[in-house]
This record gives sequence, structure tokens and C-alpha cells, in this order.
Amino acid sequence: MTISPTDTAAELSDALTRAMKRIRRQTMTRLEPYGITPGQARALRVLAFAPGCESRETMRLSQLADHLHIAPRSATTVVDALEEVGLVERTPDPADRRAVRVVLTADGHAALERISQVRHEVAQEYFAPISPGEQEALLQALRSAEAAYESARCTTRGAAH
Amino acid sequence: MTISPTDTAAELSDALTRAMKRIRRQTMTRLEPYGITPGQARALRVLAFAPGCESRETMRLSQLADHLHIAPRSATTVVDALEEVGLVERTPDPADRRAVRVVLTADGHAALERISQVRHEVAQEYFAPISPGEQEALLQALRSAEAAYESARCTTRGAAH
DNA sequence: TATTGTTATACTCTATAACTATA
DNA sequence: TATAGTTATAGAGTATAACAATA
Repeated sequence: MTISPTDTAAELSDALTRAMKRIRRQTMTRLEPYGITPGQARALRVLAFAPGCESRETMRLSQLADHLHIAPRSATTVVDALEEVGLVERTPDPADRRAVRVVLTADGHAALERISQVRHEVAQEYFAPISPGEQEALLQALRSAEAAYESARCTTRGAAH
Repeated sequence: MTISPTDTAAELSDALTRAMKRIRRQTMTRLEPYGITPGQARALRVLAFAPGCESRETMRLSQLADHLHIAPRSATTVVDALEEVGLVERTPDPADRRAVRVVLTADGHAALERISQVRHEVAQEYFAPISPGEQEALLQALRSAEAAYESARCTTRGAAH
């Protein structure tokens, strides 16, 4: 399944892809009993923990879309689903009557608890064969690649994520 | 965006996810001019390089589905698309008249060349900030996690990937 | 009766474009 | 005129169920 046995970088992206898929699938399976999809989980986490957000646990729909790297229209769909099961609420923005603020409900908080536990469990299990020191090193390495990618993206003005 | 600043494993899966998405998106963008989607690229690569395949570059549709971890019905869709642009062909299986063998065409080979080049380029660029030694270490670590996951999956007989 | 691949259908996640109501 | 979010619509990529031909 690999083109050249000596192409470490390409193999690395393969390995990354497989790891991600397996972790995602495990997470999905364990979140299913709670009726939470991975996309919804991501949105809840963004809502709770996104940086540079003045008021905690509330955010404009457009900001949510930005943080999730999806189109505003797609954010509408995500918020619709979350609102339907009562994990978030849409409230009017006092400062701008066109805008919608998305707010985490009490149920949303409870869901977030379960999500973070499942995330922790799955990751812990998957990366158990890697020593904590190695895990740290891995994380640092990925972050340096990320940082380089992001700065390149800013200078190039390429809009892709 | 992270629940606890000390949860290295969970942060690792986040970092992995972001890296994967960016690499996938870059690959998609660069493959687009050739009219090849990531899913098609994956299928072509499986067809060419899947292990334990007696005859090279040909495989049953059901085997392809297995290797891609998708349902047989979904493999039909993928093969339809590839056949439409002439990258693979459906041929009857001499041993079983119900079965269909999927064969790589000359154009399929050419596409594979471009795919491997793009994959190499994108991975090379993304992981450039990580030293070759670190890249090797990363790969080894991910492989050990993978191996553990796979052996656990076999003993548990859980069918998820 | 069991298996291979297909037809029919549907769901999730994403997108663009046009529209409404504000600004 | 520009912006925030929605309605309408579409396209990947995946799934299940029922069916045809063959084993």
C-alpha cells in the first residue's frame, strides 16, 4: 500500500491517516450511545474552548463556522442538529439584530463532559504503546510542522486549511 | 480547543487530525487538475500495491472493498467513477462467473505516477520542519500503536477499523 | 441455500448561490 | 452597498436492503 519503502514522509502521512481514522471511528462508536456525532462534538468543544472569545460558551454562528473551517451555511446545519437535541440554543445578539449567538445549554455541558472523557479514553488507549516522553516529542514535532504550515499559508494568502 | 492542557494523548489525536486534514486537502487540490479525487487515488493505490494479492494490479471488487474498509456497494460507486474516466476496467473472473475483477489500465498507471509524485511532494513539504531522524521516530511510534491496536482488534473480534 | 455484485434509496457533511433582515 | 444567517439545491462518500445471476 506504499509506493516506495524509503519515502518516510509519505509513509508518515499514511500512518497519520490510519491513526486518525481509527481514533475517529472509536470515538464515534463510544459517543453513539449518547446520540452525539463527531461533528457535533467538535462544535461543542469549539464553543466551550475556542481561544479569543470574549464571552465564554457563546459565539456567533459565523465565528463557529470559522473555527470549524466550514462555510456559514454548513454551520447552520450543525447548529440545527445541536439545537434539536437541546445541547445549544440560538439567542439574538444584543449588539446586532442580524446576528445569532450560539449558547451552550446545561445539557450541552453534560455532553461535553462525556465527550472529553471518551476523547481522553480513546487517545489514551490508542497511544498507550508509546511512552509519555515519546508522546511529548511527537506532539512537539507535529506542532512545529503545523506552525510552519500556518505561517506559509499566511504569507501565500492561500485560503485552504 | 483542548480540554485539559496536560492531556498529551488527546492533544496528540487533535494534532494528528489537523495534520491529516491539511495534507489531505493539499493533496486533493494538487490532484484536482488531473480529475482524480482522494478516494479514487486510494483505490488505485490499493489496486497496485495491496499485499497478499496473487495477480498484480487486478483484484476482485469485494477484495477492493475490504482493503478500502468500505461496503461492497460503495466500492461499486468508486469503480464506476474510475471506469468512466478509463483508469480501471471491469473484467470477468475466469474462476467465478459472478465475480468481477478490477484491472488497472495504462491510463491508470499514468495516474498512479502523478498520484505518487503529489503524495511525495505534499508530505515532504508538510514534514519538512521535522528532521529525518524525528520523522523516523514518529513513524516507528505510530506503527507500534497501530500494531497494538490491530492485535487487540483481532483478539476482541471487534469488526471496526 | 449462500455468495457476488448491482439497483434503489438514504444519510452525513460539506459547498455555492440567491434571498431576507438588518447595518 | 455590505453583512449575518437562512432557504434551496447539489455533490461527495458512505450505508442498508432487496434482487439477479451463479455457486
